[in-house]
Amino acid sequence: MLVEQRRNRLLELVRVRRFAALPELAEELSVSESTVRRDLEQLERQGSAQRIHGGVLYTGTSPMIPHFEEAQTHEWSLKKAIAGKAVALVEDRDTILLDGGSTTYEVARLLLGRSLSVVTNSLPVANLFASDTKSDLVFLGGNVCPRSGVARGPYTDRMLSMVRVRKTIFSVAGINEEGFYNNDLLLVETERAMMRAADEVIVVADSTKIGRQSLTHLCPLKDVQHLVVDDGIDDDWRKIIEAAGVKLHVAKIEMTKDE
Amino acid sequence: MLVEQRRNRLLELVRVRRFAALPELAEELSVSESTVRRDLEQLERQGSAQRIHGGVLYTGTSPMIPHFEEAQTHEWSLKKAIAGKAVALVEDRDTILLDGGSTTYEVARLLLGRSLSVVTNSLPVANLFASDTKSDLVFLGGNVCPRSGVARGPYTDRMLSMVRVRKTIFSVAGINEEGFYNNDLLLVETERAMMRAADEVIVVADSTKIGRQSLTHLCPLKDVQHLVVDDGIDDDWRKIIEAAGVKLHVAKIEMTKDE
DNA sequence: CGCTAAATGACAGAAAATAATCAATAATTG
DNA sequence: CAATTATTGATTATTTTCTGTCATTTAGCG
Repeated sequence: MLVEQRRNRLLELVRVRRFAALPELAEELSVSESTVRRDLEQLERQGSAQRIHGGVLYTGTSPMIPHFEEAQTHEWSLKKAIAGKAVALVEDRDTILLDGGSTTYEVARLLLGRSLSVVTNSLPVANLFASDTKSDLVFLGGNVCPRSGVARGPYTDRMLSMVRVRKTIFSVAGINEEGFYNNDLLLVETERAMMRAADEVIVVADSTKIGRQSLTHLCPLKDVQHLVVDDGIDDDWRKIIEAAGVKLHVAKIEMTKDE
Repeated sequence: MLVEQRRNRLLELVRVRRFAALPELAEELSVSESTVRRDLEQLERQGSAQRIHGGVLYTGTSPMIPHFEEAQTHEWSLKKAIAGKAVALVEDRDTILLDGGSTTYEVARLLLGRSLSVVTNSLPVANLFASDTKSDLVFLGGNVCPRSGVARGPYTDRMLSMVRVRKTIFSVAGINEEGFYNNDLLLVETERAMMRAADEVIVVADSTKIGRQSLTHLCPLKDVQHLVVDDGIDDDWRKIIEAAGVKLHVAKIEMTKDE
């Protein structure tokens, strides 16, 4: 059997069952587990599946995530850890606003099943909450970016001026002494509106973003109340950020063994 | 927290996420992993969940596609035929507004890949177009109904007052001499706003809806320019509807083999 | 044909998850 | 109120799965 053919069949198998175990797949495709693993790695990079201990989960098309950038497996566990720390900042019955982005998506996943009022401009996030009976969902309309599935632009801003929330959670593309940065002009404008709509602003970002800047300046450090990062952040930056009045929440990552 | 309460919450968590990892659940319920395991054993015995290496899978009734249960196959081919007729009314580069509903969803599916500006308040429809690079997508924000995945309510109305489209396509729950009906109060209000935003209004409905009324009166017949139905409509109704100035488009249904 | 590069399968050590055990705590009952 | 039972969290031993490496096979190409 050809390689491509096998990969397609693998994806199909994973898609139909929502979960598949490794030995099962190896048997079915008549290849070794090693090969299945390698194939799955590809599927994971491509975003159609998520590997977990014991098998694979299908994550494809139903929530479209084909462009949550090349989520290196490593970065992914980073995001999960950060998300875990971030959800602790959310209380039951809160009204929260969630931005797009893969880290925010993880946060959203962990918030499922809690009693919340959720406002979002992200299609993938909205899909998560749409079937959750515990929470109310308000979608912020606007022009939907086909790449990220996020609504932004004047319509969104206008709608944001009509809502009030307790907490806004969003991710950024860069952080330095001057403040926070993002790489989409329209989105930055919308995120400013999001900040205005909230009592508290929570930024989630992995430590690789620190010290980097990006296309557009979003706001100075002091405008954000909470920043959740992984423990890759160094002490100098900690001081700078905390000196600006930002409350820092550091998520511990269990290191692999590259030290 | 009481035991029963925790168990319920656990099930709810597992249901709404399709997969949940053990540490994640333990953290969230503030109990040890041991306890979560024991609880999961119960859920497994009871049949609502399936434990796997690394976490749990929900196996109860599918929460994945809560939006319109795949209706009877018969009605479905009806909807497809109607949709086929309806898309003929849409020209390339049109700006169209699409409502929720299963028939409208079929229309949306057939419109994929064409150069259009699409405005919609339906999450399922938005998902279709979100990954379509050929068309622009504007999502109408608002309160999302968890049952249907449709945004409606004051936010939506407000946003609708800001857009103009060539054609609005929506479905209704009933049609009689007095006009059109739908069964959601908020939605009717939103649909009125949709009509105001459009040059032309196209209603799609199968013939079973004709002669029926429903909770709320939407508008008189004359406010709609096009009505697309299947050929189950009888001649009396054709006359009544056409007399009101509505252009009627009848989709021919090829009978399957139950005759 | 012979060479190179990719793909594959097998294996060993490392990591993760589970099951089983036990002490401590909370609830229940006579 | 004391005794019994159920529930819980920590710990350990065991099993399972994962990662990484290496030899072998297969496919592609000059």
